[in-house]
Amino acid sequence: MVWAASACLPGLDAATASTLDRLVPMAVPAGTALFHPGEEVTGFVVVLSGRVEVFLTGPSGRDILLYAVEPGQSCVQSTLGLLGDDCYSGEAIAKTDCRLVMIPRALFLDLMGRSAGFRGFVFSAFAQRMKSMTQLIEKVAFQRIEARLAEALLERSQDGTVTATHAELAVIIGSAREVVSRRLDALARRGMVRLERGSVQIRDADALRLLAES
Amino acid sequence: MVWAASACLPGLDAATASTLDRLVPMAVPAGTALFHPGEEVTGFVVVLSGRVEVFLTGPSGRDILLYAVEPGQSCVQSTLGLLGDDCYSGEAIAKTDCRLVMIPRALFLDLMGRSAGFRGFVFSAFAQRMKSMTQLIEKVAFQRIEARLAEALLERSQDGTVTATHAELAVIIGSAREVVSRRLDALARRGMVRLERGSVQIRDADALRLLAES
DNA sequence: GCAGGAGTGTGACAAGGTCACTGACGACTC
DNA sequence: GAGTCGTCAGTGACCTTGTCACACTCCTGC
Repeated sequence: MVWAASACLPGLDAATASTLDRLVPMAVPAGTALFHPGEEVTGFVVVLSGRVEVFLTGPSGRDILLYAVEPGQSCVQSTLGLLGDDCYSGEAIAKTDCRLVMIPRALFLDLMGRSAGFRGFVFSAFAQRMKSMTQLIEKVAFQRIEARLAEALLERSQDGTVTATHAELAVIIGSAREVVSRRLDALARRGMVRLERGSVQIRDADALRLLAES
Repeated sequence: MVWAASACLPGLDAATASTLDRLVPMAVPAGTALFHPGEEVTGFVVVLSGRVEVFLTGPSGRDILLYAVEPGQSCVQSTLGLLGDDCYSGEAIAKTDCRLVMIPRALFLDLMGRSAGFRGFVFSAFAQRMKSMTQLIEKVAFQRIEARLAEALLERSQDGTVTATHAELAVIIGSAREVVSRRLDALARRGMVRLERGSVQIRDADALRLLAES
């Protein structure tokens, strides 16, 4: 499937849209690391299709999922380098095959000056990330593991099944694999889920929802 | 002391600067709560003097310091409401007497379209916050309390003294008062600090620096 | 002097993170 | 088919951190 860049950014004026459509999207296979910590970034990146996940890695090697970038969203962190003097501190990995456009720095600044629609897009991208990061801080600082796990399971389930290893779930909620194993075991004992190698079947979504909120 | 708004925002063109200087700053006494969770925000707020601290409160009543806003910086969170449809999720409190300007929504959007300098200011404000929030996530998720405490002490010390109660330090590092008391006690036993009611004397800054990095 | 509040100390316990190790499953080679 | 290797999951021991309950010590204002 081929996306025009502008198709992902509704509300753009025609001139801006056609400028963006002249950019050549990149195809990126699943598993590719897009940025590494400390790397310099040279443009504003928009995801056209696929899913990019951005992780933070602790000194102990433990990871936590900072946020996911879906079609029409920007990998905002990559933009920080364009604006401040900061460098990238997360690691971005293509979770699925992706198509991206990179808007070079000069064009980005130019569009920011010329197009109110483009500004709106960039701003709401910032606002969205800011909000989700604030929520992440809230979760990590205050929520119990059980609640975060239940939430992650509900969020990632498709037809009642979550396809992920315990280690992957641990990264998503920012915990350790062993802890996830034990919690899942406890949930299974209470009949809320059924465990299989590499996946989790959800048996009682309502109970999980209750847990996620507490 | 009276600040012109534009004096805090270097690099502005003359027209923008004079527009901003026409805004009337607000004086806010120490201790005032500027925003509450869920409140709607109507403008872009810039701190001219003083210090505003933004907290997140957990369901258990525990607080954590999200970030501090110092002169020339913006309370970016307050802007999210202007851009997305989100409402405010933190609580902002004037730590000292403050002077603020609030740039109304319409003027803000107008300036964003007209002034590259203003855009630069807004963007670097975003970038700065984004970076500091990323670092906060890293700390909360991965760092030991001891390291966070050491860092907080070094950061807040003036002439080798930190004027803060254990409860205040706990909020700064996002932990519980009792934990801070015990850690401080351990540091005191090792000769790195000396404890007094309401303050901490730093005795061995180098050792603390070592702890903060580990 | 003493009542009350703020700041601090402490013990007991629960939750979560770390380490070391085991077993179970699947794919691949020989 | 047996052996090998890597990924995934389970488990016990132990440490750190968070929570709860309560006692103690200053300081301040009557």
